[in-house]
Amino acid sequence: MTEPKQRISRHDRITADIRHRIVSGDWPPGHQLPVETVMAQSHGVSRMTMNKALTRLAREGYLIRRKKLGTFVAQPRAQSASMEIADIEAEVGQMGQDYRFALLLRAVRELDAVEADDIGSGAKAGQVALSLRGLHSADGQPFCHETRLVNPAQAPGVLDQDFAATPPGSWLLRQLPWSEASHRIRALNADAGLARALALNDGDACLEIVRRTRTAEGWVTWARLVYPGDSHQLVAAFAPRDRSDQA
Amino acid sequence: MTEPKQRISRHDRITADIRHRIVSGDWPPGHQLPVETVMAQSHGVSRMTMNKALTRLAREGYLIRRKKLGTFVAQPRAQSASMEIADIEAEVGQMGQDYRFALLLRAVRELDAVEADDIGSGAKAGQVALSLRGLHSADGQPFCHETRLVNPAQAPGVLDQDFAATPPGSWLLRQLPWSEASHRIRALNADAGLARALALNDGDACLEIVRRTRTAEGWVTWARLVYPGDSHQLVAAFAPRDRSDQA
DNA sequence: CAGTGGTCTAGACCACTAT
DNA sequence: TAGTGGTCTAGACCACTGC
Repeated sequence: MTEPKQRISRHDRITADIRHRIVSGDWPPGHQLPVETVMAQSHGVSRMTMNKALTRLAREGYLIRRKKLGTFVAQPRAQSASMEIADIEAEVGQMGQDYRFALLLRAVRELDAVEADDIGSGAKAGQVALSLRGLHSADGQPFCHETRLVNPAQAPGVLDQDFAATPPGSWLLRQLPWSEASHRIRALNADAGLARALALNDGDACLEIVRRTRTAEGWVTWARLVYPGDSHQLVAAFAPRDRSDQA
Repeated sequence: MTEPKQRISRHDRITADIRHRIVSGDWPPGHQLPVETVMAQSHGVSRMTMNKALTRLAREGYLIRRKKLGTFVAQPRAQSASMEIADIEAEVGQMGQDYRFALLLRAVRELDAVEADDIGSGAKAGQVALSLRGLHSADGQPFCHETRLVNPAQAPGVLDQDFAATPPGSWLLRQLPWSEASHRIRALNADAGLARALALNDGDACLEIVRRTRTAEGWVTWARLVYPGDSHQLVAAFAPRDRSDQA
């Protein structure tokens, strides 16, 4: 193929160059880089352009920059991974399977103390919440059992929403402004109820994900998602620390 | 306290301002921002400084910038999380518990086809590898059962290393240059061997993490870590897409 | 004190793309 | 074609920090 155009910027090129030298082991941890001005000259760019590359690599964790001392290759950190915990509907669709959601329970009730404590982020016992329970299925097979609590104060319109077929997770994802979430992942043995819901045998291993979503104003939703352990797995890749590579 | 100095840069200040307007819902998804030049003026900075803030927010995922169209608040994406899968020794130490590692098996042997296939990254059947098996314990209780394969070609000195008490994960983390890893997480029922190793009952749910580590040169190590499901959990926070907030 | 990174500017040209 | 973001520069001053 004929080389089209050089559509990558100089600082991108330089960033990739340096990153490659680091991950290839050419520049081991602790290696000191030349000063900015020198590197700028040797790459034939202005100092600002070189600074852009170096600043970015420092932000990504590859470099440590200290005034007066210089720029060094960082020590590899503990294993870090980023994980996309996708919307379940999208997840099933991605596998090319037929997705369905069935609502098992819907109630508007007050939180008890245990729930409020687990939710955190300002949730209080006695606070009114929407309580949902439902089953996600893929090609007719149970795929995920969901237990969810939603804070109506943070999700306007949620009480009017019919979740008979629309999974609340998908709806909330569309409605919510930017929010924060934390996840807790563990394994558990299916109890009788769970086994029945997921068409498993008593005691079969399941993967449980508890997700707490909040905004600056308080808690939005608490969700417990339980997957059959043998049919589901999370995949995490090594930290792509920002989204620049996906351009 | 007396306001010391304004030690935060203008672009940091502007970045935080805009990010706050987004996460607070003040600027909802889809909201269009003024053009760069106007925002620069209204914030009293040069266009480059404003550009630095906007570019960063775009890289972090908060903004979508399209030529000719303008800059918009992004739609919240699928739940994304970053997870620190720490070194087990550090993990146990962090809980204030006493850590110990016991080597159960050590062998230098050839990979079979199934193993090579699972490892990927250029691993081939018949290739010589170091095979290890060991048990991590916290305060005398089994904490994690580890099965590991190491590529001696990628880990110089690994064959001379005595792993009787030093966990191979910790050693490798110190020895390796920058590397990539992928993780697979699932739940499984303990079989007889696993139950014995972890002091569990047959069928108890366990959390399995399979980690493949590689460099540009090829595979480095393959590790299967199995935790008792009720005693261990992974915690993931909402994606801090880069390290800028940790400054 | 001196060396290094951190920041900022004013102006310029380019690339992309909706119209 | 016109408007927008993307990039780049040369030079400048500042802040921090080890000597």
